[in-house]
Amino acid sequence: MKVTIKDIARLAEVSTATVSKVVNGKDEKISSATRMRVMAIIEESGYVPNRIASSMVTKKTKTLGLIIPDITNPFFPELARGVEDVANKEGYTLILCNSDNSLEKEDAYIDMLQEKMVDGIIFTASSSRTEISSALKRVKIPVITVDRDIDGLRSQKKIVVDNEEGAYEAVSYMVTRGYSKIYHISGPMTSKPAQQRYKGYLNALSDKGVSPPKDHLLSGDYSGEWGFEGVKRLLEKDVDFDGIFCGNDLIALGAMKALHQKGIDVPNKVGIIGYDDIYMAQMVSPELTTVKQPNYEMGYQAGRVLIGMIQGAEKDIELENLKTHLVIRGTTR
Amino acid sequence: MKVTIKDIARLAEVSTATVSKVVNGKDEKISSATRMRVMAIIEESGYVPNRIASSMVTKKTKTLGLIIPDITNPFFPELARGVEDVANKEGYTLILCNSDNSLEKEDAYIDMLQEKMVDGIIFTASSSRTEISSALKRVKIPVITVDRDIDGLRSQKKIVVDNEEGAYEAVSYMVTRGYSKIYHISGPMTSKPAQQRYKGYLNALSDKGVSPPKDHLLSGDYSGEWGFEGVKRLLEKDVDFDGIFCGNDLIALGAMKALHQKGIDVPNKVGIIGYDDIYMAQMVSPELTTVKQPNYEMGYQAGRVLIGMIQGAEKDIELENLKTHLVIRGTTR
DNA sequence: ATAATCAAGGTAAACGTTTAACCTAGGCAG
DNA sequence: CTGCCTAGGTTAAACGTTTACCTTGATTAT
Repeated sequence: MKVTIKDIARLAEVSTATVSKVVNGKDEKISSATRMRVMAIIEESGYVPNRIASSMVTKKTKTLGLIIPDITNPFFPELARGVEDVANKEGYTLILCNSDNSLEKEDAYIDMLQEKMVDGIIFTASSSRTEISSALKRVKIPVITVDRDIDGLRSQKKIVVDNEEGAYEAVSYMVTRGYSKIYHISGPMTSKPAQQRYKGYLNALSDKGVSPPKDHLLSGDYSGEWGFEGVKRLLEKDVDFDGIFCGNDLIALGAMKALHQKGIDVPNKVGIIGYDDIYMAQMVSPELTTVKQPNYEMGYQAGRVLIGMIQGAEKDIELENLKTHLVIRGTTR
Repeated sequence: MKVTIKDIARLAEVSTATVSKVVNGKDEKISSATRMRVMAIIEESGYVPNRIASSMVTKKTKTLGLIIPDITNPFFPELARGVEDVANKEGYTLILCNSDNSLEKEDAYIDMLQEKMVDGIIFTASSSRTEISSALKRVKIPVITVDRDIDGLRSQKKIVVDNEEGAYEAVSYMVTRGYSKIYHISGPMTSKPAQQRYKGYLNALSDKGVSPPKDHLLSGDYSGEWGFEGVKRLLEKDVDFDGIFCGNDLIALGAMKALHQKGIDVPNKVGIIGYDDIYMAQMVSPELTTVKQPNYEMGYQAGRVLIGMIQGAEKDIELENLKTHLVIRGTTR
């Protein structure tokens, strides 16, 4: 049998109100004798407060929802970790949801999270989401979008980094290092970050006075397999190239593998730059030059701001501006 | 203002009981006219049932807890994904907890999950946990331990794979391929899997009639950095070796990197075998030969069995036996 | 001596559901 | 006409807390 606050109250010969106050530290008006007695009884009875019942009355669950496409994609564990860390620090708990880039799953999760009364949601929209759904419209709790924002969602804040700038910096650097026939193997062009990175790529090239090669854009998904495949296509068509700017690190790693298999020297024959700076970027050889996205930081900030919205209401917590930066390693000469 | 079941009842001119039955599909005794009317009103009012309130009375939250050391370690995202997939399929939701291999955090999470009334917990104990804590003793809900079991925890079931066998197979294979001076760069020896893998390593060697080199065991943590460092130590001491059996893939990848930097040919000069078969194992070149742990499957099964315990109670769902198997790729000749 | 204040704690409503038990009107068999 | 059954509901208690508002006896100020 579960022991409840009533049992404690009975055993300690006080009211449930008193026990509640002791448990929650609102014990200014409780004599220390009483407090000690209550605490002792709680201890020996193994009482565990039922937060569900508290939530009923306080209308706070101290729970956050995190919706991401797939925790298995190396971009997300760090993000998730960042969120979980603030959450935990602030006494919140995190519900993890993998949407698989499916709009239906996303919507189902959004409804589910609301039913479970989470206090707020952190949301990385699937790359296929172009507009706001009815589930999204039903949302009455704070939402933070991370990495990819959604047009027309009110009561949202966004955490984004400047994708265009990151790409610009990377591609500019490649050019200054003497690469000139630079292709872009990107993620799905339906996603905003992919569009922005592409734009940065184009601008860098044009500012440096080099024209992008014909058919320079190969668009696929954010996977290692796609990077491998992309390079294979280039090779099969006998394209003359000396640089690849990749949509993310996974793509870059796949590309490196394809190049390595053909015995093509990276970075001397072909330079590669990735995007994200996942853990594995340093574990390969040569180490991957990449645009560092502050993933952990993004998660952490998202969590911090969200909790701020939940609690402080009006204070309008400012988000520190998150910067991307180029990490120069071994895949560029 | 939130719309509640009472509002719906009032608008539809029925009792809350009726609405409840419609919402939960227990509507055998509801005329279809009434049902339609209720459903229409639910639809247009945007009513979202409050699962917290339901949980109060049903005493089920349809929520599972997952405690792992660190989602950032590539071993865990797949595991987590497996759990989340069954959970979702069965209408459960998943709370993610990162323990950082800290016993205190583990205990705190266990208490927290119980307070939030999760229906069950999936638990990968930190490598430093040697015995059952008082928090663990307080647990009254089903627990499944994954990968690392805990002695003396009742009401637990375990999902483990045979680490000894996996290691045995890997090392045997190395010997048959002509490697004979095989070192073992392992994870922390306090963890059971590390001990078991070491045992498998030793047995394989002895069964094949080759004696393990002096100081063959380098024990550290499960990180790429440690693999890198381990090989560096070997190299600095001028040890004569031609094979490394690594405690996991991260270690193996770190080791490969160190070898590559010194220009040592893998697999011809030195063979490497990892453990886990993380996604990255195929993304490096040469691709990593490794012992595949069915991570996703482990998570999936853990979830399945846990949900079975929660629901079916006595049926005693049998866990399919999970096998490890050697994936031969490019880091062995 | 009286009023005002204070410390310490009690009372009871409320949170939004579910569900066992009960009710009612109409139909039908005997 | 009586009794019983059934379809289609309704009633109200219960789940375990929190919290605004009381109460009480003692102390202090005037």
